[in-house]
Amino acid sequence: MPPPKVLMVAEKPSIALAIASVLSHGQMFTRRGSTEVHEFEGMFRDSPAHFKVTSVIGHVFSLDFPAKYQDWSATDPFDLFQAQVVKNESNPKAHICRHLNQEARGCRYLVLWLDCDREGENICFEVLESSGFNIRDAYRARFSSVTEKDVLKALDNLVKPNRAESLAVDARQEIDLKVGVAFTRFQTSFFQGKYGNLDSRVISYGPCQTPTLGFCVQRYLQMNTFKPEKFWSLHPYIFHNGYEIQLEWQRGKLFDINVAMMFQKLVAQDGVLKVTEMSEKQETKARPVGLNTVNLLKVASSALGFGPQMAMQLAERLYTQGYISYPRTESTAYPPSFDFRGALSAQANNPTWGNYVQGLLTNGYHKPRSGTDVGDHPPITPMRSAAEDTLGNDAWKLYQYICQHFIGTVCPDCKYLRRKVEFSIGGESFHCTGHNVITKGFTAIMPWLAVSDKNLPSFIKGQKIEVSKMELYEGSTAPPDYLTESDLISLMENNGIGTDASIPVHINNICERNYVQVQAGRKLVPTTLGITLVRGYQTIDPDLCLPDIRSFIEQQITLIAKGQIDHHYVVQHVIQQFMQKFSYFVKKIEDMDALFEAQFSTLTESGRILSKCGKCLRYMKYISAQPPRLYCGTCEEVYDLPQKGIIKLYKELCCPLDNFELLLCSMPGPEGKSYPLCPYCYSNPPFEGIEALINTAKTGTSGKMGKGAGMPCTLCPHPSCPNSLVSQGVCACPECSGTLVLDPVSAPKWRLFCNMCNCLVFLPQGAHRISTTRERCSECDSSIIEVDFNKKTTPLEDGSTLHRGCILCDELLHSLIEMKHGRGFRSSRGRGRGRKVGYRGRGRGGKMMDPKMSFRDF
DNA sequence: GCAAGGTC
Repeated sequence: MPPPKVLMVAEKPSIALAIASVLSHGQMFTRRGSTEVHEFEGMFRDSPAHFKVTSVIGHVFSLDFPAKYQDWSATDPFDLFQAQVVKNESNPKAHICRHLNQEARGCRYLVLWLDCDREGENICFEVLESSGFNIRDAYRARFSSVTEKDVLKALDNLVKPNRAESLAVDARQEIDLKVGVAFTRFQTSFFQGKYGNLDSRVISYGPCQTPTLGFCVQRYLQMNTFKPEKFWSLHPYIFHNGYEIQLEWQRGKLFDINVAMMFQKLVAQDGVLKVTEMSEKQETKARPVGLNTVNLLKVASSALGFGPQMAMQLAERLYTQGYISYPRTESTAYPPSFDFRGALSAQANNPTWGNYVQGLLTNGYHKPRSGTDVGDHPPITPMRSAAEDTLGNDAWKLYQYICQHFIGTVCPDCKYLRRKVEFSIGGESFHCTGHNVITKGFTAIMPWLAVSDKNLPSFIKGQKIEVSKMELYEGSTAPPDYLTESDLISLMENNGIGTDASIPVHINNICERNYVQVQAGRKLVPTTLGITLVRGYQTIDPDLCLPDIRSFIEQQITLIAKGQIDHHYVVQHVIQQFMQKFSYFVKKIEDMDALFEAQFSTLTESGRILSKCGKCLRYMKYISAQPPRLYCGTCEEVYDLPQKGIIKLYKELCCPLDNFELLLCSMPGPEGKSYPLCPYCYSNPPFEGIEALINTAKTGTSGKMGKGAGMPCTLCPHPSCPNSLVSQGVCACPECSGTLVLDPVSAPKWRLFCNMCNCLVFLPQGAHRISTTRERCSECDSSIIEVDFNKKTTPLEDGSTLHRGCILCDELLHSLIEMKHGRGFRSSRGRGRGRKVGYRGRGRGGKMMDPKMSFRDF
């Protein structure tokens, strides 16, 4: 009988590889799949076994609402709280689910090597579900590093997956989804399009991102309401043994000038300082503990100028290239088995700190400070040596810091002598201090943390010294500055907002949504939108933007993780509370709106005059802020426009159906297409069934029209309007089910573009005029086009300029056209997708043909 | 178009 098969699943491919390498002593067979599978023979629970080690790539599933809740306009956000939720595959293209199911076939046991935290426990159950394993045959390996010792120990001490912890994550997902989506949809819909200068594509809410924004706005409000106060302080100066020294007053600063002047008088009456006390104390500046993600992000932002998102991208790349250890970790304690000698040796040839490292290797390095072990991954350390030119400037800076920090952790502490001399005059005490470094320790490697020497002349106790100058210093208290990114990361960490991996995402979110801007010195300056939102929450329900909202959720799901309360009960309880908050927020939204009204301009006062309304025949205003729209002040109607592209008036032409003036939308760039549209038809398509077509064009799915999708003239089936698809369409698109239409403003670089995809076809360049005709090709039913060539460059033999023909069947025209795609050129040849393409698009039954054949010569 | 959490 063959030995039983054991399937092992890790959280990411690199861990699968590491575990397999340890267990197989490097003797494994690796094959590719959705993720790599490593196979080898070994021992499992004292019997021979065949191992297969593979991995997922993070979470297998993510939570969402079923399809019927996806349409914003057809769903009341309040209903989302009680809606069902479904688990979809996180990354359907990776086919992780199928992969696990296939690999599980014929396996007797499952061993789960996922990170040892709640999320890891949750992924265990995702793997169980995907693979179809019975939990009876599944085991959990608990490990905190992938060293041989740890891996073998974990395999000898297998436990069962922890369902309670996994359920806590399920609960968190459901609560975050429902709360976030309900509030986001409600406030987006409420404010969208209401104000002219408000960028309101999405006005999001989330239990992590909103408190994050709250921190930035809170600081802004503190700055704004700050009242400076004057203060006074006595600054005596002395000349002693060639040093000029300013002494510090024991009382620091006083906020009453009369009191300060009284002391000044007392001191002046005495006139002579007496040395009362001299002391020396050895101080220690401790070496750093191991580097975790949050601290790396803080240094990257404050010292290197990299935002968290950027820093993580750089770190990720250094990690995948093998230069540093895994960059997402909370722990600052090194595992007991950590190979310091090995890691240090890799740095021994570095031109900057190599000599110092060699010293540590020969004279002995220090045991690092203990730090904290959260049981996830070891601190971030360099894994191998690197050179600046192979890494590139930014990655090198980050790598350099990681090396310096690592070396710093095994260096001696910095020690210095602190000298203090105390004086008395007129009954008041003053002092001065000096520093003398004894041992540089880790500051030799991290020079920016060095203690600078400050020498003091020698004094004798009881000595009397003249005051050379007595200054009554007048100062003023200063407001705090904007939060730096580094401050924000600390606040998030201390308040339990986000995780090492998600903190950069939240910060990025509030920047991208235009709630804050990163300014010089990586300071976070809230925008009017960000400030108004937070002030709105503060007036309606301050909880909504306080970090407690996250701690409340965390605390509730911890009850599930501990197995104390049923998970459905907790979810229902928390959801009930948020439903109440939501109802109250909806009821009071006018209070927030009042703040918006004060900050943003109404539609009437914003925008510029653009085109005529077909109903009242007056001019409408074009509002360019997202989402772009037209506003008719007379009819008080808003007409949505395409989200992207530059909008202009189109030759003062009018739509024959509704009399609205036509607009031209041009996409940027040399290959950007231009198309006309009627502002009324765009949002209110006049022909039945057109929505499905529009949605196919915009999103590739059918259904109701979503935001940002509309009917331009290039999709309009109007039979006689000169701008409609029927008039401007030339032939079927060879790439999709769309139609190639003439770009009416492309002269002299005449071209056709597809009304559905980004397919582009260049027509004879430099022609005077190219237009469609009502005639059709007898061969392929395409529109015959008329070309008026330039006199000088006409290809026609008799020097004439006018030519009519089909771009596919007319030899001359066909030889003059060239096919290109909007994004990246792909040859249409040999793609073998087996599409069935016929003539469609012009609304008339034509002879079926395969345009792919006609385009074969491109 | 929406959350937060994994990982790439």
